[in-house]
Amino acid sequence: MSVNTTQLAELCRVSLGTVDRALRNRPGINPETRQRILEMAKLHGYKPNLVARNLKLGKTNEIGLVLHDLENEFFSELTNQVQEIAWRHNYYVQLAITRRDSARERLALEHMAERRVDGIILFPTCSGNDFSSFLRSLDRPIMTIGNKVDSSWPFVGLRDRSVISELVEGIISKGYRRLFFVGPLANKAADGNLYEIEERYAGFVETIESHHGIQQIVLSEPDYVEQLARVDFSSERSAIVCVSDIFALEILRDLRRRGLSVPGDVGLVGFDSIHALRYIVPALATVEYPIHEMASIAFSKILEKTKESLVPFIELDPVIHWGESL
Amino acid sequence: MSVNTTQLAELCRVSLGTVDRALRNRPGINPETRQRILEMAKLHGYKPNLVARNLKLGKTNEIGLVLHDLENEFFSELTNQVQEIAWRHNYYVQLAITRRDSARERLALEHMAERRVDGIILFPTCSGNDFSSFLRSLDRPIMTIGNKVDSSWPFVGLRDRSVISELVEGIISKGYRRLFFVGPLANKAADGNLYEIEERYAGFVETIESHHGIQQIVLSEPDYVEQLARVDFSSERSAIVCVSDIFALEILRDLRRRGLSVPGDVGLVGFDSIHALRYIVPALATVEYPIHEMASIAFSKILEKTKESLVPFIELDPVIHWGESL
DNA sequence: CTGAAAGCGCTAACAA
DNA sequence: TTGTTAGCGCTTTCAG
Repeated sequence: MSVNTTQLAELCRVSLGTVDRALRNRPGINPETRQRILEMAKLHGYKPNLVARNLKLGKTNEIGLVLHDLENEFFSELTNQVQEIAWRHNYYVQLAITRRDSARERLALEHMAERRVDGIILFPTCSGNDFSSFLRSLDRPIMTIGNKVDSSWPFVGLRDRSVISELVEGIISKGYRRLFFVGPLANKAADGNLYEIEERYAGFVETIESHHGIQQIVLSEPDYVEQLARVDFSSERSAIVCVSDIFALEILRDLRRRGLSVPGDVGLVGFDSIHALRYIVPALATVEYPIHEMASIAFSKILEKTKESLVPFIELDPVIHWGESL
Repeated sequence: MSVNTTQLAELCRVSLGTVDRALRNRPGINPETRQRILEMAKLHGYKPNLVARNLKLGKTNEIGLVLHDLENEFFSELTNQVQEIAWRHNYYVQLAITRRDSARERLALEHMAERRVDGIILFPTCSGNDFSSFLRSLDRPIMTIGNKVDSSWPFVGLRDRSVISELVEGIISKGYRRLFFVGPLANKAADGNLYEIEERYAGFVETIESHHGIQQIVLSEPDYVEQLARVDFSSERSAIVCVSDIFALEILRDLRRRGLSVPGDVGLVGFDSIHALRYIVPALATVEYPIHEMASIAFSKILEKTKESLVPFIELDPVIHWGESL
């Protein structure tokens, strides 16, 4: 039903070159010929075949976005932003979800490379030298976000340590004396990438240790809710620091079941500032990820192909919302 | 850095055809030659150029997914599912977000067609004959989901009327005498597609009118929260039916501010069963969209290219969660 | 201003 | 078993 350039050329009794000059309005063509060709094109519903064009030009105007999942609102918002920015620059998005599966991450990345996307934005689930050279083998501009891989890969993420430090200082200054850290540090597979969480943990420990008499307890297993259920919060003024709002909400729900009040009996803080918090009482303290900025930096660095020059390494400062849960 | 088939052929001192037989292990090649070529390929990091392959084969193994946004958890979950199913079938996903902008929807769809995706899953924001023939002009298998366009397009959605009817029956049987309907019916642009909401509204009206003495009030404007703020709920036993959980949560928040209790002072029900409801008290009554089923039907119908044969038209039955808010 | 021809990288039919 | 060749649809250089 739809025609291609060759057929158009025949229909108009001109050569391929002329058709091309008309369609992509290049100079060097009689305005009337152009007009005629354009009308014929519209009449026959000509649609350029971008696969052919991309092959010819060695450029696809597509970027690959590879991330853990879309269930976490952080990622869906990120995808939204990347897609939005790409759209404005006439780029299109190939999406791949890894489910934190390292094999799948590699396959997805390989596919992106074979599809010759112009660049890749990657929230990595893998790390290590092997992975880093695997990335190099893809031979494409790659921007890592959130979790750092290497100093050899451009990166944009959060200034995690410092924000956690600020948070912990604030918590301590409110009189809390026992701090829990909730985050899946224990999930670490051989080459798993837990950069963000580790940074946050490091910031947590550093800051607490710079004070005297503050107790720290780490809950890194998936059964953190059960573990907290066995804690007696009346003995010591306690606060729970979570690396994600979801953890905090799970905990809040359980505390409520146990009849404990937040912040009356225990303080609670999340991370990410997901939309759902709007509907939660008490307003949860949290840290707002500058997602839009992150997406836009990631995208623009890829366009600039900063690959070869100085490897950019950007840390953004998130905003703390103190809410009413501390 | 990376080689192509031609270079591989030179490196191995064989012909292009032989290289191809080795790489795609087609028969008719000496096992040793194949071995040698494969080693060479690995050594030089050969990566097939899928753009070229796709051009040659006239098939991309990609599907386009075009939807409103990713902020609404319903859509991000849908994207997740589509991506997951596609992955299992060795298909890849091109994502486009329309922000309910009809021009953008058309551009996105046009791009998908030019990119020669093998099929498109569309949650449409447009409707009407014009749009329907526009879709036809794309000359590609298209599956519409959620909002119906036409009987000429395969569709999978909800049995909206019947589920709302069941819901309203339940509400009435609980003794409610005044029912509010909250949904953005008024957003309807010239060719806007509000199929789902209209269906729900129709079901709402039908069911109420089959009873005696039940009052119905429709709130179709964005200021529904303010409008509800002016309602005196003490005069009549009232319930609020929302077309989306988000509306219900906004309302719940405001009711709480006003010191009203749910369901004590007023009943409330949402739609979609978003994850965030886990953390809301009281447990909101809602309707669970069978997203996985929807995604998998949409995908498989596209693969079967049911385009030409009988146009499938599938309505799924969602599950009602009665929660504690009614 | 227009046409002819080569080539992007891969596939597949046809020869040898 | 291997090689040659044409062609997918488009872009672009070089002639005319």
